Amino acid sequence: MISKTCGYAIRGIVFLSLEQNKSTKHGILEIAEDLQIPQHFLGKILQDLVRRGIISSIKGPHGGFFVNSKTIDTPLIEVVEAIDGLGIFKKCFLGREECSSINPCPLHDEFDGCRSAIFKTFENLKISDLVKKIDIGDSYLSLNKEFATEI
Amino acid sequence: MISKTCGYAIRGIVFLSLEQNKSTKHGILEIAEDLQIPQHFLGKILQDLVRRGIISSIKGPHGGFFVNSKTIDTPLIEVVEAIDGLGIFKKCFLGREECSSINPCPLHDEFDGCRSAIFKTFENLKISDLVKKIDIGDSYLSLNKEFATEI
DNA sequence: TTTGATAAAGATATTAAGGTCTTTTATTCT
DNA sequence: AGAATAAAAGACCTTAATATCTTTATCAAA
Repeated sequence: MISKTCGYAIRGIVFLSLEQNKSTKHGILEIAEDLQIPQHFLGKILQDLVRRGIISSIKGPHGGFFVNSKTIDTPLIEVVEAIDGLGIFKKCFLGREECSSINPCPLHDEFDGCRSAIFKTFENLKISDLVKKIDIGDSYLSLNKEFATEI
Repeated sequence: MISKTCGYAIRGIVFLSLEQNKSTKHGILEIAEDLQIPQHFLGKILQDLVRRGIISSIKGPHGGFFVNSKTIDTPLIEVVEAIDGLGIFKKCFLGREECSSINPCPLHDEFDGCRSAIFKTFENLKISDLVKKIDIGDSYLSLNKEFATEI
């Protein structure tokens, strides 16, 4: 549904917003290692988010990425829009150029409800909602394969 | 969700299964032109489907692709499995290696229900169901951009 | 005011999806 | 048998997503 890149973006923002992280700056190396995401790739993604004002950054010694007043209230749809664009919610399931209720493919009606449910969820969920799930401890951000298969 | 390739596959099968098409063989050129799909690319896809027994083909003069006894009863999930594999229903929304209810990402619970609904729909829908929608006239397979924007 | 740290930016590489072109194989018709 | 036709197969091309590497700009501290 959403791209891998967009997932990385959300995880990056949530990492910075966690209770134990939100009062400090974090270098890209630290974030990337913790989340197991390629460093420079994540760097570019976070740069995009800084440009959008979703997070902030400072260069130089003791610089890094950090949350701002807007960060935790950012709805996920805003991140999705920034990275993937909203077009992903309009693509035809069968790969036709156009697909809508007035020009539907045979799968349009079947899945359109589901798709708008996903869209609404992205509209309603904020970064803070994901942070809660992690702080409470019933969800994970950064587990890698080794750890995951141990469970 | 499913790949463009997989959408092409479904559209190809449905085309062959339409009331007016199901009693004849159809060359790849005819199918591709009607559906506005690149000819040789669709050719390869249909070859896959023939190997799986979902449709049939004959070479040579008056040859072409055509439905067999199995075609119209094929559940869509079988096509999805053939082209994309079932892995697409297990990928983590945030791009982590592993994601499941015992090892969930912060979005897992939010979207898992939706995802299994999609899976079940693909299990329950058969080619014949899509054919009906088209034969009845409330759905389209092959509209191209020109026509679509006219509406 | 130089040095070191760090994000930003740019260039390049890799991979996978999607798409094209050419050759081969099977079949039919003359 | 030979020619024509059409799918099958294989090689290759293009584009977009993902990833890496290098250089530049900015800042802080010594």
